[in-house]
Amino acid sequence: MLTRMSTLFLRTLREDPADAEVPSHRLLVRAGYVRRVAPGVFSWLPLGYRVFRNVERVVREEMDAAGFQEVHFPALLPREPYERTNRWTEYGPNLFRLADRRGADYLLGPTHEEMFTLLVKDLYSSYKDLPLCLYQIQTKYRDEARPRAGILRGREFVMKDSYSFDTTDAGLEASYQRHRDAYIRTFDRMRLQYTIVSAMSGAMGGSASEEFLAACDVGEDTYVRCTTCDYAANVEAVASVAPPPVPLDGLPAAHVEDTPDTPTIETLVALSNARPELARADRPWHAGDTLKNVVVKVVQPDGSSAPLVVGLPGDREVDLKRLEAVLLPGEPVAFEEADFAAHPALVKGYIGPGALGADKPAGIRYLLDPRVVEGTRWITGANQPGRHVFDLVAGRDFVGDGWIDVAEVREGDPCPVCAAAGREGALTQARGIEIGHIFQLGRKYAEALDLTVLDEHGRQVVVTMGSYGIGVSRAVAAIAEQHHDDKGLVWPREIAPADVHLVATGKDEAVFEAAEGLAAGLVESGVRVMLDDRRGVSPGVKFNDSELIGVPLIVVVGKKLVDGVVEVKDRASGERRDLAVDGAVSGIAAQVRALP
RNA sequence: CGGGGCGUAGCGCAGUGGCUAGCGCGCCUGCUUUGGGGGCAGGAGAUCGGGAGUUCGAAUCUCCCCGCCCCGACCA
Repeated sequence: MLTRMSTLFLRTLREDPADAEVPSHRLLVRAGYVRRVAPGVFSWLPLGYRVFRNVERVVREEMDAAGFQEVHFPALLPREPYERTNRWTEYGPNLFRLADRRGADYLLGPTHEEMFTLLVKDLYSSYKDLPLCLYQIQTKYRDEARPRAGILRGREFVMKDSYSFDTTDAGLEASYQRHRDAYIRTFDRMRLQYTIVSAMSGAMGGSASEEFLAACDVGEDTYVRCTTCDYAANVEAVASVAPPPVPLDGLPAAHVEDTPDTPTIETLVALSNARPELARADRPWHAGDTLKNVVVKVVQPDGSSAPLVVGLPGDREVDLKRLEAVLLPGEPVAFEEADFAAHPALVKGYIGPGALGADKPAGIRYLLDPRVVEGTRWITGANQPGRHVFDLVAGRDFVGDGWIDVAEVREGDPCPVCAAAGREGALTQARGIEIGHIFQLGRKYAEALDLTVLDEHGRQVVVTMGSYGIGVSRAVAAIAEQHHDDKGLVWPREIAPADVHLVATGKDEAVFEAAEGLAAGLVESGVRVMLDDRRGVSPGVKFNDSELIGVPLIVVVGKKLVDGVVEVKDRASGERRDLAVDGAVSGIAAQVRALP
């Protein structure tokens, strides 16, 4: 394959585009790979489309190698299947909707679970047909409230989505594992550095869902890793470690105190330490000694709502994402003045365990952070304005209706796996881009769409499913994020738009003839060549373009040609060497094959 | 949806009441230069986001609208 820069549809930009913030967006636009069309909607130019198809090819090859079968659904879908799963409604404003000339409703597919499930239901009805894994590489549409970071989060994007169909839990586990292995091979070939994190808390069952997060500071996901073991999880899925319970004997009795002018945790702690009769003997009070009771209103899909109070140490905030994940399908909304008026038992700013719990007159559900174990003593609200209760002991003076693990996760928090094993391991936080997600859907979905097969005893059994996704267009951006320097992109070979960027410099006709000859020889031996055969373009421009575009090997045919040599530079390492023109083809071809 | 910022040539920007709207890059023509975005000369390219208003006069002031970017909310 030979690409001539003299005719290539390309215009590199000398300056950064004003609307691009993150490196991948900036460089992909500057190097002439993509152009923005609308918010979150991009066109792929020749170089960019080549890179895109390389990523797509790697995905397809690994899916095929794993034995999965490719299908292709339309992006334009009728309303009916999505009505059957209630997603026409549930998807809300994120769904691109349209109507045909008769007024019939259509949508642009945001994901295709319905279509896959119904297709299998349509054609298969025996356990003998399973297991089955189908996949497609499809353009997806989601009307994101805020697309961002170029092609990292678009409204139109390309995704590989697969679905597995099994009759047994063990079968699902095996299908899941096959996908996991295929994903590892896929992302390794793309030279992405990533972490596989648990996307569900341990309580909900271990490996049922994992995300592949490419390490990247501008990524949208926050995850934790243990410094001593291999535990890794999305922050939404981290299980907090409860401290050991404290014996109740000898703990001071609870006492209610006037605490005027203490609207915040800080002022409350300051007052508690300032007044001698309230101070602790062993150490000063900390914010973490206060029990903060956060009230939210939980709205259920049927429209009903009820207050929920979460009790947690005062030095931590409730992590909204974690809370939402736990409350699904309910949705937490802010508790407003009108809500307080409707629940007089809740004294704003002074809510305490004394008024809380399903068994109390007010009947308000009260859930506790795992750190509020038996024997811990707290300063907390006394359910009267201007008063707090001190030395209120969990398990002695109050209990919750249960536990809820929704406090923010912090750098340095203990690792749950290490804690369970009696080791000391701490969590560190990092940001990542979600490039893949594997998920054991189970039977819930098949039940909703009535996907059953007959088993060997002739009984109807509900199929169990897995769903698996790779963001193909997003992977292009993720690779760009991880493979660039201050001069431009630095593609891994398999992803790069060419293997060799052959630059002819100067105005000596012999240089161009030699470059043409070299290019022809390389193409002959199977090397993909991009030849900068532009006349009258200064060497500086050509060098800068070659570095910006990021092809892994740069070969310069120029002033050294009179000595019979050309220069070969590794884009990633910057290493360069001179090579005799005679035999340069085989030398370069060998170096190309040795590239990562 | 809340907060912030920005809309002037293909791109990056200057111009805050004055007559013909400017600079750099890019583009076209000619000459020159050829190992790090070179030089000289000439040229094309703009409904100054849109509308309404104030004024002798509006890119500039006022009002309304639209769009884009960033942060947050949201995100199978």
